[in-house]
Amino acid sequence: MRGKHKTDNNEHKQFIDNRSISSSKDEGLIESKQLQIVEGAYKLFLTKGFHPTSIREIAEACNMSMGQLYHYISSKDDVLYLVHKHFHKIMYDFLKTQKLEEYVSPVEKLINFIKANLYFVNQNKKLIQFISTETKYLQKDYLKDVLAMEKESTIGLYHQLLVEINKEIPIIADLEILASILAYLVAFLPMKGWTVNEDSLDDVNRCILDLVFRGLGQSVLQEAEKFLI
Amino acid sequence: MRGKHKTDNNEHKQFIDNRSISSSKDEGLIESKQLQIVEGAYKLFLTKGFHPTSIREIAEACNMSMGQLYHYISSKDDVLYLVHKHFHKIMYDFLKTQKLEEYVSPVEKLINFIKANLYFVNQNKKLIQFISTETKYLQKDYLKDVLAMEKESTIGLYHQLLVEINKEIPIIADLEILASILAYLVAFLPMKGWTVNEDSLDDVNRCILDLVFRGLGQSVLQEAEKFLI
Amino acid sequence: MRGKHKTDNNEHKQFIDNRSISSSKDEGLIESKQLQIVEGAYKLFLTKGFHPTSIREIAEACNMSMGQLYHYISSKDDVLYLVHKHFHKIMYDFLKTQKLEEYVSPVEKLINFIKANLYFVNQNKKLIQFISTETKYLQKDYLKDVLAMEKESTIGLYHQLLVEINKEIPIIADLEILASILAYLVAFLPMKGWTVNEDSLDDVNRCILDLVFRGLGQSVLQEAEKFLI
Amino acid sequence: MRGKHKTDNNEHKQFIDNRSISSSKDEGLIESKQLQIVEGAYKLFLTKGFHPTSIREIAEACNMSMGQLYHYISSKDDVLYLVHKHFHKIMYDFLKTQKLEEYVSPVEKLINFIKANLYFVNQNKKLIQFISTETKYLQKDYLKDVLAMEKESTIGLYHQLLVEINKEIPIIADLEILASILAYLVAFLPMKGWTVNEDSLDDVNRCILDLVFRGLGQSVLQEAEKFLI
DNA sequence: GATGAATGAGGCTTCATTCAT
DNA sequence: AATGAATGAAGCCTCATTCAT
Repeated sequence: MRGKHKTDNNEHKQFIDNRSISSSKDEGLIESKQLQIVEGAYKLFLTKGFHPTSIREIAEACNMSMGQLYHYISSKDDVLYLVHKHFHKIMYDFLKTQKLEEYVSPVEKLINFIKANLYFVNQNKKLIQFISTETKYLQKDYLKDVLAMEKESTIGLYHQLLVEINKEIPIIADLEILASILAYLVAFLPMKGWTVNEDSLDDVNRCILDLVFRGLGQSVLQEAEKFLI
Repeated sequence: MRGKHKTDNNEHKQFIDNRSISSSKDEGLIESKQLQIVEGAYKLFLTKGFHPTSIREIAEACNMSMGQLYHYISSKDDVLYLVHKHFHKIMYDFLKTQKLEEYVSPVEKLINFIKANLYFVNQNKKLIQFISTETKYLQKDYLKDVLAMEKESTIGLYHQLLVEINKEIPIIADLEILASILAYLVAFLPMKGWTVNEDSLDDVNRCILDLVFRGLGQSVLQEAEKFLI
Repeated sequence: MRGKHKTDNNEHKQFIDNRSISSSKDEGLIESKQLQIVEGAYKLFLTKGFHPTSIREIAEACNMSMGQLYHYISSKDDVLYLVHKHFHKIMYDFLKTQKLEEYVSPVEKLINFIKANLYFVNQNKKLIQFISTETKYLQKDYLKDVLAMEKESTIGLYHQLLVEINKEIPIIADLEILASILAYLVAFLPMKGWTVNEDSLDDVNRCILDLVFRGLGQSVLQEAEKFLI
Repeated sequence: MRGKHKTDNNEHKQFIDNRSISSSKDEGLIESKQLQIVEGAYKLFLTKGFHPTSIREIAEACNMSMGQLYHYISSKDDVLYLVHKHFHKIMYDFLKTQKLEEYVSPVEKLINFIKANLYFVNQNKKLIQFISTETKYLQKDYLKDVLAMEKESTIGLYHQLLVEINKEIPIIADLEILASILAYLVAFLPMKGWTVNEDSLDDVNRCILDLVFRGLGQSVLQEAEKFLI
């Protein structure tokens, strides 16, 4: 009834169009208001979680009236989607700007990429935890969309790097699966960190890096040892 | 406000006492009724998640009246706790009965332990996913309790095995952290499974095993290669 | 989800079961509470109409909390249905008790039946008007149910009487259609009453009676003239 | 509160002036825009009813912005009024153009008039039903206006014809009441048609015609029988 | 004159929990 | 000990209408 989830047939748009969520017509306004919503909502989500956060609280947090809020979303589920989308964007943007071109060795690139990812993940523990735990509450269409987004961004970057390494040093593994696993592994601390001493953040990161680079095989490790401090 | 969270001062009891949750006095009855609750509730939780499941649905699912239900729990949160406790128990029980004594080599023990764990995890995808994503909604005291339980059971088993290996082949890593990471890694598929082809379950498991055993270092790998098919 | 509209397969129950509307288990209680709801709601409906009456007003009018109200209905639509059902019951009960057995001539029976119906209709103008104008807002299943009810009660009684007459004096018309038309005609005043002077109620009734009995044909009229004052 | 209900004191204008509804000054524009509104709105009303149709839907359906819409009406109620007015106009226009002058006998005129009315009514079932059921939601002043309109148009035409007949063949009845009843009777099918087999439209019409012409008395019937097929 | 974003009260419904029976 | 009816606050969402641009 409320035209959401209409996936755009326009082949240049691969993801769900924000305009299908909002009843507004001004696309620029939609974008800016939805950002305002995300910024208001995600802080609440991080502390309380999705379900315990009420739509009224969200409206307050982003300084909107209920009516205005619903002008730019069509249901509470949309907020969850918008937060996911935003998260994947900022994480992707962060990882993308890591100037990996500076490094010649693809292994060195991967090392620094993982380090960057670990850094980001530890700077955004709560957000990572939120995303990991509430993704399942996305509606079907949104879920598909978000998973596709993830695969094309973060996981995609891992995959590229693995492919690059594989050209020089063969990695005996399915690179797509490996990319997914690496992206998952890196989120260990926000997800399970509580079982680990808070102080040992560096130890954990080291442990993950070691596991990964040893795990990629003897030849990769030899190369990697040059760069692992 | 309500009588929950009374941590038992009895130093021999390390976990929260069920009797502090129930207003009943017959401990056997409490146990059996709470099991009934868990069995009714967890199926709902797996499909709908914790918050979207209502206490009334739970009562129906476990064939209890509201009154009876509240006789054995003191709030909905208790159900979440009971399900967690139950999960850790069955997972621990499963892993415990893996007859690892049969194997002489500690590395072989670990291999088979991880395989068993992967098997369990894949047999209980939804449950694993539920536990991983809703743990954060446990109340503080319950959370502490559950994390302690986890550390003493699954993670504990990993730790023991690593210690055993370490006696023979030194592992350069904090074994506690490593144990946590391994336990986390094994849950990859249920958590991220959707991004991976259903058929490639074996590929994924293989990938994880390889990553781990290469990751434990050259010496462990050499030993492991004898047993990895 | 909320099991309403489950038409009972039990062949003795032809109409929608009240228990499918309520989440209560005590059938006697359901009946009495639903009556309480109908009595609270219908007065509001008569003055304000269905949509302008809020569910909160209904709860107040029948001295129930919101929660209690929804224990005995599952949506506002149910109230509309209950009011319809109640209306058809009381109208049927009234018409049924008209002791038409006293009259020998079937034509006289019809005369007195119509008179009774006109009387009832004029005593319950607002109610008749409400029912006639809001029936269309019944949900599909409820609509079917209510129309069936009507056909079996009021219209059914008209039909029986026409059949009885027809045995003695042939009526050249489809008796089912005629029965429907008569039932409709009788509601003229509540429906259009506003266009007609209040005082002329008797004139209108006379006019309708005349129209009908002349309308049934010369032979019926001759018989009828004996009884029409 | 808002500028509606200003009844015009100008004694030559008997109906509510459209300009009192609109804030525009160009009367031609008002007329054309209000027609646009009526045409957009009435389709929605026919399917959903008055209250369930939102003013936003109306704006969309008639391709107007909210602002423009409210330029030509001053509240949602106005739309209901405009639709009523429009309905009475088109029905009156249709009936007026029935070239009854062709017939010499006033009884034949009435026969053909009723047939035309039945035809119109069956062509516009949903509209008739809508008007009949939602008139009660007109605001007081509008209601008075609409009822006066009806009396002067459709009912008026019936009345004229009855008077004409009455000159030749006395009808023993209050002709005003009779006119109202006839106009009401003719709407039987849209209002109660659902209780009657869909196919039997012709039977129903026949039944109504018979009822009416027999109902007007023996002498009228004799005359009528010449023309009733 | 025209737009459509903004308002915020109020719509219907559900909920965890209690307590009279 | 057991029942399930009762509570009423709070849930999400929509609405007719206004007014800054």
